[in-house]
Amino acid sequence: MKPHRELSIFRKYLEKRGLKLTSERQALFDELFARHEHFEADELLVRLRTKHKKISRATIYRTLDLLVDSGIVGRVRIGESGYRYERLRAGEHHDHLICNECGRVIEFFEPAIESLQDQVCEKYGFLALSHSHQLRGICRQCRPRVSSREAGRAAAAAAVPGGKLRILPTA
Amino acid sequence: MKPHRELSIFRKYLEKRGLKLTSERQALFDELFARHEHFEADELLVRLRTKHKKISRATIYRTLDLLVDSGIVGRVRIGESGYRYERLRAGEHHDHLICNECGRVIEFFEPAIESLQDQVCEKYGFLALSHSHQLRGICRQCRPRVSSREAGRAAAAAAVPGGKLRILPTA
DNA sequence: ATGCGATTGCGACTCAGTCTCAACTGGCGT
DNA sequence: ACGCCAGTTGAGACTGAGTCGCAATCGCAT
Repeated sequence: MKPHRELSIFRKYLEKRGLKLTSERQALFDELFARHEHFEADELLVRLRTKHKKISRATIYRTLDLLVDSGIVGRVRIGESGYRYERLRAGEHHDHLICNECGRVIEFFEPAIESLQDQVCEKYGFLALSHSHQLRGICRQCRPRVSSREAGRAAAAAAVPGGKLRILPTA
Repeated sequence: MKPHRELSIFRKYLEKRGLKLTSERQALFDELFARHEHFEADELLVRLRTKHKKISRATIYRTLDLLVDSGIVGRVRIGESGYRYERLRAGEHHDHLICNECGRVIEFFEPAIESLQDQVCEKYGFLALSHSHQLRGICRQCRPRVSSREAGRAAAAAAVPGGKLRILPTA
């Protein structure tokens, strides 16, 4: 495991405000950086519960808050319910393509869109602090399956009934 | 109150699937088209409770689902919790600028962004069914007040504890 | 090693939204 | 005009995600 630039950022962040790097925070951090790009709070909870030690749901959320606040992790509303989290590589930014069928999340970055956004803000005198941009639909892998199953609009209606959406295994 | 093109769309939608236009559905529809552009489920509940008749929360949500499904109303995740709904003028589409200070929601439409989105989808073989695009920050009216209060990053950190996202209107 | 503020787990709690089910009703068929 | 019955309703229980309060515990500067 390499030195983790992020870990030192986190350390610094904690130090700066007199917080402590507890074993729970460490464990969560490690788990998170072990591999997962996108994940949900309860996913982490389960993973840590089996692997490491008992850790409470509250602690997961509290720690995640710290990570978000320190800028290492991003909190996003994807899907029908709750938040999803994702690691943020410093300076990088991206938006999301989300498959209604398999839940896959594809990241994309389009500089031209970003700059158009800036123009929009300017036009309205709006100071943007953050943004989120998601397209929902059917990914390349699912398209054949879906289109053979039913025609366009039925699929659309079924996919986002407004209620149910499955929770997905983080790709 | 004019003929409401939307009402006939709704009627047709119900008819087509053997559903009924009950007095509750009517009342909700009327309330919604009386004036409100953006609203939350519980807002509607309260308004209908005082004004019209008793109507249950479940019915509000059920009816809203129908309206969303029929394409008349859009469901959006704005803010930290729950959904917001908005009337959709046929054929029109817009995205949102949301003020973290006053909650104001500004709609915008930028064709160039839309077409860039399409390009992104093509690139990934993604079939987009809907999208959401929101910028969060400080609106023109709030900017003077905020900037005099505190400097940039503190405001940013506090204002956007997480990303915000929305779902979409089916169609 | 000590002390004390930060942190933890627990479980109770909230809030938005969903579900169940018995009672009710819209509107077609006659 | 009427009856019928699938569709609809309200009430309240329920769920799931996330938050909170608190007593016990832990990190870490000294």
